[in-house]
Amino acid sequence: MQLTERITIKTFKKKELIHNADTICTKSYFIQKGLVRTYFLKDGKEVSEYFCAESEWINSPRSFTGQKLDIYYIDAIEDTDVFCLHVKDLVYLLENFPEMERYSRLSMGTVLEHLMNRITSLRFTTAKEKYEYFCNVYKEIYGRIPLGMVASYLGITQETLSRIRAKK
Amino acid sequence: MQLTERITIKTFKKKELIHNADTICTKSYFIQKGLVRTYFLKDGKEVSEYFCAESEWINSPRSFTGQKLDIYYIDAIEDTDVFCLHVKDLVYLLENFPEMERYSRLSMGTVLEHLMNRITSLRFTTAKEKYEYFCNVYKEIYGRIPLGMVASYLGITQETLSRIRAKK
DNA sequence: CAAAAATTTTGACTTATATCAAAAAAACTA
DNA sequence: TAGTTTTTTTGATATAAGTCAAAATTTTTG
Repeated sequence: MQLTERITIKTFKKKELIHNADTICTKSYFIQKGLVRTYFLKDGKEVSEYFCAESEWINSPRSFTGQKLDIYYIDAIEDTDVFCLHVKDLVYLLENFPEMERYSRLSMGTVLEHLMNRITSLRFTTAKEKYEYFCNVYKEIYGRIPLGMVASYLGITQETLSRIRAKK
Repeated sequence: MQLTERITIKTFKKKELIHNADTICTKSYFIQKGLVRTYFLKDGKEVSEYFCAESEWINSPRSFTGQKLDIYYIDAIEDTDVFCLHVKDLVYLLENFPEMERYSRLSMGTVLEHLMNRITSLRFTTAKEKYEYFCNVYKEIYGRIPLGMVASYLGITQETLSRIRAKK
């Protein structure tokens, strides 16, 4: 199997949906250029869950892994070019290349560590510290993300975030 | 290799340390009877990170996986009996039984899901809702955990938690 | 079982952040 | 580039939760 043959290229315009929560996520996207986020709806409002930029993989984790529906949408914050890998092809890789299984397990470890840090940040920090933590983790891209999206990611209001930023 | 030969049994008294943060975590513990928690120190105070009861595995995740130091201690909340699996023996299993690699990857998926839910809970809920979420997730054991530990797990103060509980 | 230690509750007060509303600024678009 | 839409900032007020202190209760231990 030629991996490159299985990979397709797509482009999305700013604000365009890459994945819709009313479908099962069958593809994982490698961002070649641009910026995307996952979000879900809470009380009719969009809550940002995660941001990804160049050279990162993104999908709707539980939907992609379990091939079931989940709440997350993925959209483009900027015009974005991606490579798409279909879940079937990933499964093929996992089944035929043992080192893929290991790679997959290890990269989950990285994600796990990221989530643990985020939990600590959410539990014990003020809004200001949350913002600083965010700038640190997403330092390459935080200037490219609209304020309201950052606020909902951090679980604080847009107004509070605006005030924090004003004091710098 | 006989797995049972590699497993040792240990017992810990209430409040006894199972794992000390100043050592590398070389064992994973399967709780046969009892209740344990991981915690770390913040400003000299213990902050509970995680609770585990009967039939669950516990270790200091980053320390065990990466064989490096990490901040977490593990202690017994009640008198506890455990089975110990040494990291060497786990590595042996992972290397010799491909299905172990898969099992490991899949159970990480479960942990990941748990962490995602916890993040959502931390971001958007009041102290009361956090407590209710906790009672739900830990319904088997929440009565056995001292209030102060629950509060630090939730990232709220003991006084607030006490007041919430009073209103029931 | 009594004394000591640890844990939980209650009270008074403070503070960080949310909420609601409107103005200002920036980004699109016809 | 003027007008419209979206995003960000600012202001006034409300509220959930924190802090500090002490009392009450529960658990442990000699």
